[in-house]
Amino acid sequence: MKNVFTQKLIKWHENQNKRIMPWKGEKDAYRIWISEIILQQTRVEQGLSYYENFIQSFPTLGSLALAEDEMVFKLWEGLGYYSRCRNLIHSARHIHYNLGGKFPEKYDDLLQLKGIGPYTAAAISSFAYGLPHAVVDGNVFRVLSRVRGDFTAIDTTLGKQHYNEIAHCALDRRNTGEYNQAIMDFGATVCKPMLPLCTVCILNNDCKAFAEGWVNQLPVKEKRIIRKNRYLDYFVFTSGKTVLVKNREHKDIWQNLNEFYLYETEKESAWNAQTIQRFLQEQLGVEVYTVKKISDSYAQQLTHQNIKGRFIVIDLKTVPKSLTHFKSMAVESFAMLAFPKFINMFLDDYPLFGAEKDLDLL
DNA sequence: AAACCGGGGCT
DNA sequence: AGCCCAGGTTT
Repeated sequence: MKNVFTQKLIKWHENQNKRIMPWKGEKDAYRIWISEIILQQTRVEQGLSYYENFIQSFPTLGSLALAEDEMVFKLWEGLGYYSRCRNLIHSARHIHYNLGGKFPEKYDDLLQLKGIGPYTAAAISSFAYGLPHAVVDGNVFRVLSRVRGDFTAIDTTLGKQHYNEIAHCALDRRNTGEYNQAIMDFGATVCKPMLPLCTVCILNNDCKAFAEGWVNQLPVKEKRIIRKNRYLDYFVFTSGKTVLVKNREHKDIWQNLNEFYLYETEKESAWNAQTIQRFLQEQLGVEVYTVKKISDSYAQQLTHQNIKGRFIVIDLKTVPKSLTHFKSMAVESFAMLAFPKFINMFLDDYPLFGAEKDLDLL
């Protein structure tokens, strides 16, 4: 007989949990994998449409393994944490070409795949194969720390190990997938971070934090985030109906997404006809050009960075040698590329190729 | 162990 | 403005 905590969670899941999600009860490891990667550090409501689009475009592991990188990134566009997408492509191809297309089943084998850590390995092995591994995500940390009145920090190596052991003890080994579903749904809908529903909680008589009034202090985190300011100005070089675009290959935010010519500075730049001319001549060797647009300042807040900058649209007669490493993208193919939100904010305001749309309106 | 990696929603 | 989200990788 399992403890009261586990019993009540399972019962709650059967009788009261009304959360419906397309991957619930799914047994196809590939689909579970896609859903779990999409949901890493991502709310269910935000990831839902991405999951639907992804499964529709790539119904099987093989179809994903054979897809072009850019198409996969386009489907991931706007979801953030783009290394997830890179790793997804890498692991799909690895399974397809090196593992005979057969998805690994054991926890340790799943852990070997890029992009799969302890949480995702536990999720796949329990949901798809019923193996006895407890998921420990943000929900589980919160539920366990509150019920136990446990002030062990959740963002330290020791703390993670601590809650992992507790989660494993609480696991219903006969029903691992359902138990894992139950505790995460419970954390997401009842034992919520901000305004938890303690008065109607089935565990409020078993909850140490509720009894002691500690609920809003738990779970404990030690680290806090520090944001740094970055000033990114983009020169959007056009030439007729083409745009100069390149892929962000270096290790930084938005790796593998596309961008224009980037000019990053320590402080906010003041651009005018004169500073633009000097920059284009001295840095890029551009003599003949037309300034089409100097945009307003755009801002975006990331978890660890504050981004700010402008977009300067320049039409060129010819492409100088300094820009030959850029791809000249035609109108038709431009929409196939994935851009960071910061750039899409500008493109939404100032469609570079909006002429077609304007014609439709006439 | 600490730093890094997005974007969105809630309070 | 601060916190959190079905975390993981790199340094």
